[in-house]
Amino acid sequence: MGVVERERQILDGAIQFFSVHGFNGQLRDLAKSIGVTHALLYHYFPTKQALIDRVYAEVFEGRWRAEWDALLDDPEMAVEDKLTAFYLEYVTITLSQEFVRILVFSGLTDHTITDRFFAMLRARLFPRLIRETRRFRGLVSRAKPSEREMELLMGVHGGFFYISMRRWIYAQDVYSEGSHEGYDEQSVRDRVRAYLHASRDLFADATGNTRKRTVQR
Amino acid sequence: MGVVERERQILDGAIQFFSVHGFNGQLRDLAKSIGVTHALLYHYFPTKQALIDRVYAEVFEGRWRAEWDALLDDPEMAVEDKLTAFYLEYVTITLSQEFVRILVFSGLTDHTITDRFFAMLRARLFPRLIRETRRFRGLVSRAKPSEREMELLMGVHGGFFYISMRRWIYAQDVYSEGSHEGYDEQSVRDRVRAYLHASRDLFADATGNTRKRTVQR
DNA sequence: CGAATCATTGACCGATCGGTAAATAGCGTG
DNA sequence: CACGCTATTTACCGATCGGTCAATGATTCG
Repeated sequence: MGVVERERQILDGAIQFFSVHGFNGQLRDLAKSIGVTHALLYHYFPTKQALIDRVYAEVFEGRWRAEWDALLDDPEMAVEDKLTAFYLEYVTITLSQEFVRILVFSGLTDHTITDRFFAMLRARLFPRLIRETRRFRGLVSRAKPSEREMELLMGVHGGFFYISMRRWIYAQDVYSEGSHEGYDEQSVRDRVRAYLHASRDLFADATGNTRKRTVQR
Repeated sequence: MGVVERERQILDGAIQFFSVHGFNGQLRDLAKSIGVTHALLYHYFPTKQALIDRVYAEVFEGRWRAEWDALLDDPEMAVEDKLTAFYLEYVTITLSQEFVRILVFSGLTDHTITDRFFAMLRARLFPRLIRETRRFRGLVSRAKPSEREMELLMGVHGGFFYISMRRWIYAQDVYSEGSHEGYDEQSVRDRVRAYLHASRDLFADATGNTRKRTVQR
C-alpha cells in the first residue's frame, strides 16, 4: 500500500477509534481495528501524542464551512430563514459523531480543541448571530452585546448542541424525520422563532428603539 | 481514623478525583490526593470497579430534590415563576461540577449513569414540564406529547444543560452575578419566557383551543 | 533475475497499574 | 505493660501499554 494512503487510512481509523474509546485507548487496539500491528503506526507517526495531534487538527479543520459566512452575512435573506438554515447544517455537519465526542474528550482533559473551537465561535458565529438578532428587532448596532443578550443566545445555541449530546454522548434516540436527514427542520425553526421573538419582546425598549411588539406569524 | 470516616473520606476523594481525571485515573494518584497509599483503598473497597460503582451511586442519588416534585405540581404558582425557580435550582444543584463531569465520563464509555439519569428525567421532569407548558397555554390534556412539543422542550432544557457544559467541560467563564450565586435569575427567566411564549404561539391552534396570541409583559 | 529500498512484523524493553500479602504501626483494653 | 485487633504500609506479582529494533516480506528498477 502506498505510503500516503496508508497514512490516510491510519488517520481515519484513529479518528474513529479515539472518538469511541477516548485518547487513552490502546494503540494495539487501534492497529487491530485497522488490520495492522501497532508497530507499524510508529512508521508513520513518531509518538502516540503526534498521532493525537494530527487527529485533533484533522477533526478541527474544515469544521466551519466558508459558505456559512456568506449565508449569515446575506442582507436579503430573512433572519428567521437564515438562522434556521444555518443551524440545520450546523447540527448535522459540525456536530457530527466524531467531532462532538472528540471535542468532549478534549474538554474533559486538556482543552486544546475546545479552546480553539470556542474561540472560533466567538469570532465568527456569535457576533453574526447577535447582529442578525438585532436586525430582526429592527435595530442596527455594533455595540458590544450585553450579558443578557448573550445568555439568551447561548440558550438557543446550547439547545442545538444538546441535540448532539443526546445523540453521541447519551446515546438517546433523537427525533429526526426531516428532509435534512439529520434533524427535523420544523423543530429547528420552532426554536429559532422562539429565540427571535423573545429577543424582540425582551429588548425592544432597551435601546430607545421603541417598536410595537406584535406577534408575527 | 474511624472506619466509617475513612470510607467517607475515600469516597469523597474518589468523587473529586474521578470527576477530574476520569475513571481510568490511577488509584495510586487518588490515594496520594487523599494522603494514604493505594493499598489502603483495598481495605475499604474490594476492587476499583466496586469503588467506581459506589461513586456512581453516591453522585446519582439525591440528585433530584423531593421538593421539586411539589414545586412543579403546585397548582397556585404561575408557570413562568415555577419554571424559573426550578431551573435556577436545577442548574446550580443538579448540574454541579462533579455530577456533570462524571455524567459525561459515563456517557462516553458505559452508559450506566446517563441511562438512569435520563430515565429519571423522562419519568419525573419532562411530563411535568409538558403539563405545565400546556397549562400556560390554557390547556389541560394528558395526551402524549408530540415530537414537536418535546423538541421545543428539549431546546430550553438543553440550553440550561449547556451552561454546565461551558463551565465544567469547556472551562469557559459563565456569567453569574445573580442572587443565586450559580446563575443569573434574569437569564433563566428570559429563556423560560422565550420557551413558554413560543409554545403558546406555535401550538395555540393545534388542539382546537384557539386563543388570541397576545404578548404579555 | 538480483539488489536495493521500504513497508511490515515479531520480539522485546521498561514503566505503569490493578491487585495481593506479609510486615508494622497504632490503639484500646485487661 | 502486654496483648490483641485493625488500620496502614512496604514490597511484590502479572498484565498492560508506549516505544524500539532487528528481521522479514514485498516491490521496484537496472
